[in-house]
Amino acid sequence: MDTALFTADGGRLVTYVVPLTRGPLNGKWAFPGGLVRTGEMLDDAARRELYAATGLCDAYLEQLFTFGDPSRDPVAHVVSVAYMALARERGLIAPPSGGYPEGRWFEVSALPPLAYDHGLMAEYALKRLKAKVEYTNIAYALLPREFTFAELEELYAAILGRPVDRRNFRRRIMAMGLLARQPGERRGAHRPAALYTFKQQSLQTVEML
Amino acid sequence: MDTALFTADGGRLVTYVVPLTRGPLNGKWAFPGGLVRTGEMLDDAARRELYAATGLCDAYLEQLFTFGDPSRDPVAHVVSVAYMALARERGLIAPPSGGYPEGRWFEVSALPPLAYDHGLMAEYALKRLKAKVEYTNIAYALLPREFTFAELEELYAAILGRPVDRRNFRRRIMAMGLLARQPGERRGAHRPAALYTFKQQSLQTVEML
DNA sequence: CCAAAAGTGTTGGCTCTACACCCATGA
DNA sequence: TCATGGGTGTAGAGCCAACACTTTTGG
Repeated sequence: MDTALFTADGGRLVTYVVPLTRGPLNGKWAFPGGLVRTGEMLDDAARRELYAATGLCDAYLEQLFTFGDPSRDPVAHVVSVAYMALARERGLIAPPSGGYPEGRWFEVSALPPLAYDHGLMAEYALKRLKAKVEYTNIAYALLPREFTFAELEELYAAILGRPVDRRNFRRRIMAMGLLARQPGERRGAHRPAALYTFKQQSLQTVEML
Repeated sequence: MDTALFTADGGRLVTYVVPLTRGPLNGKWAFPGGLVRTGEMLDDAARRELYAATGLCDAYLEQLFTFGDPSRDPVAHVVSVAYMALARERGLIAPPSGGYPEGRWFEVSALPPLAYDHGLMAEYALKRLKAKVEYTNIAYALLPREFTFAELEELYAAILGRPVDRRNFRRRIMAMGLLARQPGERRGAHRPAALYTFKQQSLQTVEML
């Protein structure tokens, strides 16, 4: 059970990895993970381990794929269920005591080599995220409650790995009807930007017939 | 490790289930499955169990989802990796000796209640199949090597659960460029039909930008 | 010649993409 | 007033859905 955690950070998509502290792969980066306990739901195990590794307790979680190549772990034949987790804030990461080492955020386009088959997991997670961002409101789990259109657009560009036309993007997102205008505006050095929020703070799929 | 096996049968989509022969769920229908051996790839285990249950050895296999609810099996906490398998021929099913009971094919729209969470698995598999049939050549694994356009169309209608416009369907499929005309024709009681085959006999994804 | 399935085009509406300028603000 | 990022509209192309008749064969 391993979890690829993502969040948005100033228009970049970043993922959280921790250094392994024992075994033959000591020192390599890997996604945080652990073992499922008997009688425990898989999702609960993922949530528990994510909390242990990061202190996060309300992240979005989704099962990705189960990796079972006997050679994936040099020590033993461990089958691993991979999860994708999405969090709102890059800060606030603090393992609540317990043996978890502190990890690091990397931009997904600049990931270091990962231990086991975690590189594959990262690819898989990104593929899933890319797909889902097109027809669901899944971005709600990556952004703070309130955000500007520009922030949303930057996030989409980072996830899709390509620039996005601002006007077409706005039209499409609006057509999906997922956003609600939020009172107030974000004021910076220039023209203030309107604030939006996702109407639903849980996964919602848009029918496209 | 459980496998939902499908095939096409005269324009219907059918799935194979076996009766459980022991335990508290004795007599209920379930997808064939078994345990992964230490040191075995998950896919290999699925292939092996599918062979043991049906005698099939060249089916298309794809991992679907991992079910880990501790209450899914009344006897013990068993985590199960669900697979979808697609086969070409409804006939030829014969467990090669070994304790496997004989199973039955059911049309997917008329499945009996299944044991464990296999009903969920069936739903999941169908969802995946529906999606993939739209942008891949995955139907190659369900049809005989040669088939008529009408057969392909019937299969699509069965998978999608809705009728399909013949002309639009032909246009779209042709546009994907997956088919090759096959010499000869299928002669029946009426006008003979041209034969086609999938150019690639392995999964191929069509880019749609 | 009749019944049954195979095969084939066109049109209108809709959607998508490409593209450039004005606006509001703070410094 | 200028620099910066926020916000907006339109036209042309391509795509998709809806729709019905002709062809070929066997009986």
